[in-house]
Amino acid sequence: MASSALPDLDQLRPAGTKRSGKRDQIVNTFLKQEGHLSADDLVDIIKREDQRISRATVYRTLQWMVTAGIARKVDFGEGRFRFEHSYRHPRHFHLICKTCNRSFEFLSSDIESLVEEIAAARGFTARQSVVQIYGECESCQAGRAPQSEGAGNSELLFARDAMRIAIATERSGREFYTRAARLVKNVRGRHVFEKLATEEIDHLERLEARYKTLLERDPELEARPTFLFFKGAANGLFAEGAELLKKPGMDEAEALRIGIRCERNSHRFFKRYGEKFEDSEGKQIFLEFAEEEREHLDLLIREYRALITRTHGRRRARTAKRPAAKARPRRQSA
Amino acid sequence: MASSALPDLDQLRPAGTKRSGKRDQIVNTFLKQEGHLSADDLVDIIKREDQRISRATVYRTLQWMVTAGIARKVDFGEGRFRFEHSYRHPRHFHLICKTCNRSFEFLSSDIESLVEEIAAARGFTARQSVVQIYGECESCQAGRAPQSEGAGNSELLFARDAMRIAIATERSGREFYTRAARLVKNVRGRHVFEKLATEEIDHLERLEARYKTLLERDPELEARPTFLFFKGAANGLFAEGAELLKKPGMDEAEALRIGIRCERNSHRFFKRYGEKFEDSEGKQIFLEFAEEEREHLDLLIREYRALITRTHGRRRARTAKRPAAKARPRRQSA
DNA sequence: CTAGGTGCAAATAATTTGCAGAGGC
DNA sequence: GCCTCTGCAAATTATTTGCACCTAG
Repeated sequence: MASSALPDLDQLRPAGTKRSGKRDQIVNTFLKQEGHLSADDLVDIIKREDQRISRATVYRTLQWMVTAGIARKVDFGEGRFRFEHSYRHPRHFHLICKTCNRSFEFLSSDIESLVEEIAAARGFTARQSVVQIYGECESCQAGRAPQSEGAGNSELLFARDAMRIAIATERSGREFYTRAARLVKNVRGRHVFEKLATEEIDHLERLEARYKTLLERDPELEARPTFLFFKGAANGLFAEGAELLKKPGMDEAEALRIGIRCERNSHRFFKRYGEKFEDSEGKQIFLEFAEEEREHLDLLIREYRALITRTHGRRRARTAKRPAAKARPRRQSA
Repeated sequence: MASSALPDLDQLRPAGTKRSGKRDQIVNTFLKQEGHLSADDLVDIIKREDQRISRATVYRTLQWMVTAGIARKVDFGEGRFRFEHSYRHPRHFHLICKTCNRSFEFLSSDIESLVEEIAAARGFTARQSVVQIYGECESCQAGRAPQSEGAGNSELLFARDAMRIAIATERSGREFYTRAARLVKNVRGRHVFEKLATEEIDHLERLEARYKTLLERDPELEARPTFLFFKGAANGLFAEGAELLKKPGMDEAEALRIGIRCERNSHRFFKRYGEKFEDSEGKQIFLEFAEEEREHLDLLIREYRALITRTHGRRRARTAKRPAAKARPRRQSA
């Protein structure tokens, strides 16, 4: 399993802290490990390499790594802490097997949004959230020996899943705009949709190329289990919109409204996950796309406004069949 | 704030364990407290009552309570455990304020289902899950003094919210069946829907009566913040179905299919939350309703089958416009 | 030369345990 | 009388700290 490239310690080193061979050694040894080590695990490993490094130093270095952003302290309720890489490792949640004591990582965009909503509903400012599922893993249930894979390299898995969702989204975006262009009669509107379709196709190509290079980094990458769960996006964020376009009685205004909703979601997706990437190339692609999707969004909104003024003077387009595009996720009130 | 009635210790006492005044005292004192106590908090409180009870006994009793099912050990990542009532307290998640160190409880059916899906997708048998949102609570942000309410009595809040969702569900069920009855031309079909409408109305009355008695137990109950978050059910589990009935071209078969889907969800809702109630009365009502919804479900399925045989011999009804009623939540595959 | 960094041993903090005596059934 | 409960003190476990010494910048 390809392990992440080592970070440049000089760059990460917090201000006012000095280089030290011992510390470097501890950090590098830590980064070479996989999974979630307890302080003691690390001490054992270090002691094997160099008898003369003391327990206290390992503890101090672990603390240093946390403040340097190289490691994260995680608590699996064992009465002691464990540490995981955070360099090139997005924040994630855990499945914890009580039988073999291994832990598996995942991310769920759906859970994250629910958490945000709940915090907001309670007037709470969430700074961090922990989701842990305790139980028994697949291989323990089958009585099999724990497969090598403990925590794996979630940087790659994250990139893979984010990329897949992005590809599905661009694919459905292409579908949506192509269909919308076919639907719209007036020239101006058609051109707008055609232009957007072209851009989505361009995005798509870049994403697919990038996905391919990703696969080269791990031959089994495609086969590994899902890391990033994101229900809505399995078929792409525009899938629902493209479906809606098939409805009878669809007109340009409605298509624009749907497009606006989809672009808004898509922009959010690229932005949110772009920020999670610690890989600079993936991050850059995502954030770039986020920006472009925002431009699409602005374009659609401008077009929508223009359309309304054009066809109905200052009045609302048709009888608003669906809530205006601004609709945000409803909060429970019952 | 009304504190739960004390449990009957004799009943809960694990086999082969003896009565002891000290233990009873510790248990009772623990149950009189609110919120999440650390072992040390409890020792302090106990010591104030009786100097001669030792720390070890408190620890031992705490352990005893956990195995007896009276208390739950929770870990807020402070490097020590806290304990909360579990008697008449459904399992829940936590919002934890890092400023005032208070914690607030909530439950999210939506998160629970996502967690189940994710565990299933990874072949993991989930036994328990922990969701903790760390951040700053409303009053700390406002710089106000922490309001009295720390953890509150979530038994009542849970009952209130479950009851509200159930009421909304029955209300939307009444709407759905009334509308369906109006829609269907043939006598047999109409009678089925009318019968179901009547039963939902009956449920509704019982739930509303029960809700009223609940409110008497705490004058401010209605004003307290949401405890149980459950997006889909804000308007009742049949709301979407009732809406669908308005669509043109709706026929009996389609109405039955929608009804089947809604009843299935409703059955699940009553069953799942019925099981979470530790209050025997609420539990009974919910489980009873779960059973009745299951009967409705069976009735609808029988009717659907009969309808198909009646109209098309052994062939499928119409061109299946939506996935057959059996559709379960889709799992991400992208 | 001076602010970190390091080792060692001692301190802390939460929790558990061994053991002898007390008490419920 | 037996088996559990209890107190006390000592042990354990994870982690931190004080202090004297060492080393990079």
